[in-house]
Amino acid sequence: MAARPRLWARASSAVPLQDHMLFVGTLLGVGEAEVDQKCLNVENLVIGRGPETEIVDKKCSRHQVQLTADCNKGYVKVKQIGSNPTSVDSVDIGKNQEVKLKPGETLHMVNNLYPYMVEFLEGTSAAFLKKGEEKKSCNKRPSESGDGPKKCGRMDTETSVSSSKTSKNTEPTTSEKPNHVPEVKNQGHWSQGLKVSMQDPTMQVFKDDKLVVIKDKYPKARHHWLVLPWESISSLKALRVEHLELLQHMHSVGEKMIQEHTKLSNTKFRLGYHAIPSMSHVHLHVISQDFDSQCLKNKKHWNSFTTDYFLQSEDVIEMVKLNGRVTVKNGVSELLKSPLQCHVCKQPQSTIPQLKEHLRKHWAQ
DNA sequence: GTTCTAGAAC
DNA sequence: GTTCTAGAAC
Repeated sequence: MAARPRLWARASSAVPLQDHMLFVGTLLGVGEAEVDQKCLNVENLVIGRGPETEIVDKKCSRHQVQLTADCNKGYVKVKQIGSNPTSVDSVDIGKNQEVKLKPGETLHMVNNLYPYMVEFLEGTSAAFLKKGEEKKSCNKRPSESGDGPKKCGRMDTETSVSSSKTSKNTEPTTSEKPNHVPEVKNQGHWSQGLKVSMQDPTMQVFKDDKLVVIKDKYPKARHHWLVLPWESISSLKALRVEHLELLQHMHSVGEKMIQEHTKLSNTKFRLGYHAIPSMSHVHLHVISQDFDSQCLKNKKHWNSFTTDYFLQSEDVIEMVKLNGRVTVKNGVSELLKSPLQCHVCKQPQSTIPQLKEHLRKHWAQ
């Protein structure tokens, strides 16, 4: 094991690196000759049952998954090679199929066992796969006893950094931190920014034991809030029936925000989710329909809030009720390229500046 | 997600 | 010439 800690230490001395981490990306400034071939294959790392993972379960193939890190895009492509199911956020990949594993999502190597998460190191081209904890009986939802947010035995950053059973080479860790969910440090990639913002008291405009509301850092309208659950839910894909109550609560808190901030006005709002959000961690947009904002700059911004790319909160809740999960239509990303059109009068607009000028007409009404 | 900028569109 | 978009880089 000696070679790996030495390598990791050079990757970033700021992060307490330890056993049970597998390197997946390309490292700047470290010669490949120094690299332990068992844990690193720059482009295609194939792992499964074996010493790297310490998995001995025969259900897991020696070549269970093939991993390819894309550090710029912030995900690791996971291809299931073995016959038994590998899953990402409880969705089976399928033999010879490939899915993206993003930070915050959990990869189960086989049969919903042997969890891993990916972490990127900022400023490097390095991605690490970190071993998680097996599922505990701990409920996913925070305690109902009303004594505030609690961390349960899930694999979030704090857990993964501080709780390795066999950790021997770690520097003093930060395990004595407040009992908050989820603790976020060294998330690295920009797509993890919401997890940092939601923890920042200066960003929070409301919170209770289930969720927090923050102002969007780059609001696309006069009023634009994000409602985020404390529970680490990476995306819509991970939503299940057990989240229904939470989704409804998020919706009603969103409505409360609207009431409280627009008491005397008849400002229109919509509450909903982006079909394929750029940022990790489920977040409900609560946005006024004036779209009067300098941060609204391009077609993608516009279409993400005014086409069916924007999934209404009620529809998402209904979908989870009926189907037990949220499905997003194939090709929904194409909607972001739709021709510009006023969301009020449907009049086509040729450019963003023209659209923004046109929108002024509707403000007075 | 944003920023930057080359080059398309005007 | 300027405006605007879209894709790469972060």
